[in-house]
Amino acid sequence: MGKHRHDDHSHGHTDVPLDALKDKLRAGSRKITGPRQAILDVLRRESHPLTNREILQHLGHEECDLATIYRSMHLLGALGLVRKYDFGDGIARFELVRGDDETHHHHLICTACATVVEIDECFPTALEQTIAAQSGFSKLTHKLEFFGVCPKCQ
Amino acid sequence: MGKHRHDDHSHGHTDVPLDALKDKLRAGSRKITGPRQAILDVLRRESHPLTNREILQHLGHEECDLATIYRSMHLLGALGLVRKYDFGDGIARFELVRGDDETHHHHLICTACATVVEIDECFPTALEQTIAAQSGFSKLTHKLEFFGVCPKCQ
DNA sequence: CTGGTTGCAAACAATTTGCAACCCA
DNA sequence: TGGGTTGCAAATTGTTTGCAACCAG
Repeated sequence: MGKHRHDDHSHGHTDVPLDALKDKLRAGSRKITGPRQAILDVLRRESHPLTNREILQHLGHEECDLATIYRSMHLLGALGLVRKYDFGDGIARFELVRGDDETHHHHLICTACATVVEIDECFPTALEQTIAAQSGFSKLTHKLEFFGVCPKCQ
Repeated sequence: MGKHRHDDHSHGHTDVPLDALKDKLRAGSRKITGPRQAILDVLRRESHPLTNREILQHLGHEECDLATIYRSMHLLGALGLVRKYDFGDGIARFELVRGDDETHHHHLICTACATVVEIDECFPTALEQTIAAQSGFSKLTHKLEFFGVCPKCQ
């Protein structure tokens, strides 16, 4: 609806998601709707995890309903287009999965001003395998976030 | 109230908390009340993080109100007697801090049956310092939990 | 046309809070 | 006695869901 959108096929750089969306959605006989594209657009512009409410604010209440955002995030998450994060405040945050697959990374959040910094240091997968071996568990995953006080807030 | 309680001073083993509680509470001019001791007792018996609601069930609704448990957990957490965990389901869980200080550990949760296994493998503190150095952040902390499918559920 | 989607409002669930009665120190 | 505490109920807030109107394919 009344909002500019990347209908051009001139993919700037890491903008795979739009097409990935179409493919994956089609695979599940789901539809490519306005709200879904709008949400992806918001996520594509932001580099840090967003709250559902934040996504709503970026869109404007007229463009999409909060319930729709919740439902969309479930879907996008299941399709692997979006990843859910937990910053310890009990509010779900979502970030676009840029690379095709394992763009696995973590965040460093300032406990004072909530600034978020991306952490490239990936958690030692070796250790994860050790744990798997010792416990007998399979399909190991982990959630890891760092907290601290950023330079400005110290 | 009509419920047995450890009024005896025969500390079995790792039962520092009871005294630690008294000391720390006194330090803040707080009171050692029945509900607080009862909650600590429950936590002392359990080896895994408990939900506030689970704590309530262990106590019985007559012994302590849910709101009191929430308030107590805030207090106990601030005093460092209890540690809060996040298993990804948006429900806070609390575990007694056994050792005096850094009993820092993590958990491995089965995504099928919710079984919890304690993980001794502590996260490399060295890496945390590297992150601190690179980011300029101070007072680094981290939250880390593992997920997988336990042997029985595979 | 038609089944997946959306908006809106009601339903839920975890957590918080106001306030009068209550109790540890 | 008195200020910290508790119980109870109401209020908040994040998230889910029922349902009729809608729209992409």
